Amino acid sequence: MDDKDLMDNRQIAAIFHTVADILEVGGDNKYRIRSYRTGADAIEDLGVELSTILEESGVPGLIELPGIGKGIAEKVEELLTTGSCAFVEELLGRTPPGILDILRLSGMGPKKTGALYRELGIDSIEALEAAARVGGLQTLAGFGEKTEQKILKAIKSMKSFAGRHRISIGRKYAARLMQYLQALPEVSRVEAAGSLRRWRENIGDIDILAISSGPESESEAISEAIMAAFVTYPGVSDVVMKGHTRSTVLLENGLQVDLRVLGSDDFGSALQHFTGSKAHNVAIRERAKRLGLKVSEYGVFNIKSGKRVAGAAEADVYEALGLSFIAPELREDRGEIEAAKEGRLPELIGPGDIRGDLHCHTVASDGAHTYEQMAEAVMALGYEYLAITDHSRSLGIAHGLDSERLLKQVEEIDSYNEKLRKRGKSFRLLKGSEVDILSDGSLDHPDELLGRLDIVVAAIHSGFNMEKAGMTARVIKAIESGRVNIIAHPTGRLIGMREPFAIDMEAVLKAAKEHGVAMEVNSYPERLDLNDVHLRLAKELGVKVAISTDAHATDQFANIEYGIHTARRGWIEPVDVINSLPLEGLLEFLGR
DNA sequence: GCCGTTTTCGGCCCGACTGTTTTCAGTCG
Repeated sequence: MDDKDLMDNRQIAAIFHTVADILEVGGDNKYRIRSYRTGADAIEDLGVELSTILEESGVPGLIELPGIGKGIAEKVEELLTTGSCAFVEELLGRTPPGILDILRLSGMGPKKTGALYRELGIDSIEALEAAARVGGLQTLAGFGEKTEQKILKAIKSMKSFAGRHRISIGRKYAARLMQYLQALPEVSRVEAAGSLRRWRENIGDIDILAISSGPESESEAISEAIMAAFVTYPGVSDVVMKGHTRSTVLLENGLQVDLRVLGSDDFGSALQHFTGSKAHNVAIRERAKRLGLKVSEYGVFNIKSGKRVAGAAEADVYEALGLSFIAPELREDRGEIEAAKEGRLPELIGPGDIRGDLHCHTVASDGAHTYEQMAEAVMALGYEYLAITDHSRSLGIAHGLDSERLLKQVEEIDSYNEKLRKRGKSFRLLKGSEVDILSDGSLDHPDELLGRLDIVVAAIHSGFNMEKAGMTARVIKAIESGRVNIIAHPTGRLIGMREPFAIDMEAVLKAAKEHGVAMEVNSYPERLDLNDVHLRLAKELGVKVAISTDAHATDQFANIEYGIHTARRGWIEPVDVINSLPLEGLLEFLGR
């Protein structure tokens, strides 16, 4: 069977999400719906293609996956072998697609969406808007004037703002708002929670937790004061809802912000609850229930006695459930609870473990600063080394270096290092290149020149539209060249702007393992490439990774935090990361 | 539809807020 004709995991997951949506509007069993959603999420989080698993281990192999049982496994098999699935086709056949658009409107759930369709025949956003404009929805039970206005507002909001935001945008807006809240006398502490704290690559909204100060007896008045300040924050364009402990606003750029206010006694359980993910919390609470406990944002309680057994500190919540502390980046229900139970959680990589950066650019190609300036910037960060890796000749748009210019740079860096040495500095600038992998898999610099460098980073910057098998072979050829140390931004994606190119990541990772080549985590917030799922697979296969910034200016070295937290989401430990090695160890890995 | 240190059958997280409701259903996170 030809690989390129098979559905990939993302397509299959999307189908099961749609199945869940349709069943929900149809009023199906909510646990059956949940199973489809859980299964779809599990498939999205899978590093290995379902087609590979099916080929190697058949349907029983699929059933072994968490969240996948007999029902979903058989549908996956049908989708992969025939390209469609009778059950799915039947559901799609009796559901106008516009209904699913209505379901996605803020404030619209399956019940209301279903009622609109069954009672009024409304099956598209356009029909809904037209009916709401003339008061045509109020004939339905449960639909009043306010509901109608809310629907019109949701449609307007959907039209102007689409989807999720990159995490860097979220962090910027969150920082300002948190500063504003922290300055309030009623607030003793502010924390970012939700997907921001878990460092997801994009976020749906900003979740902020504020701990109120002052006596318990006045907590309600204090909360109200905080909420009043929150909804009048200068950047707020709309108040979605406002209560004592929870309020939601929209900022002018469409970003939604949820604020929760609690007392300091509840801090740990509140932070745990609002950090999520939802799937993690559901799994945590199911475990608690089996242990005779109940977990909410107000603490961990013994169900029988009603006594509170934990809640002030986040670690206590996990401890009460017999679990070691789970880092926020791991809380996605991807096996972290099981690992915490068995004491085999990873010792995650952290900012203090990074000793150098292995990918950056200077004015020689498309950077903004000289190699001296770049070196000084990372010395200020306490790094021990930095690799200068300007582009190669073929990347004309970035003023890529030909052999002659690279050779000249090599000599300059040699003398720069010599100067440092004489000044008694142990810092070392590494001579490198970000060499293009050309369409045929060959490298854009001659072999002997690459051999003179300390480090070779190879990347694809052209021909993104190759089919999967060709692209995979192209990258593997570079890995097998014996000249390459790191594959940079291995899927080429730009989050929200350019899809990753088609590539068999498992095959690439296996080749990287075999040839001692590391895979990059590119720290640009728009890239984060490899992503968390691929990194987890890399770790399982024993592939080393390099967490690099690809900095084009001195201030971009700070982006390393995005790479580090993405690596943490991929369960990466210091031992997996080549730029956590001291210089000697790194040079040994590089074969120099 | 999935799952198992209470279970292969009988469960499946927990609470806040809103609107249209006289006591709660629907939605959200």
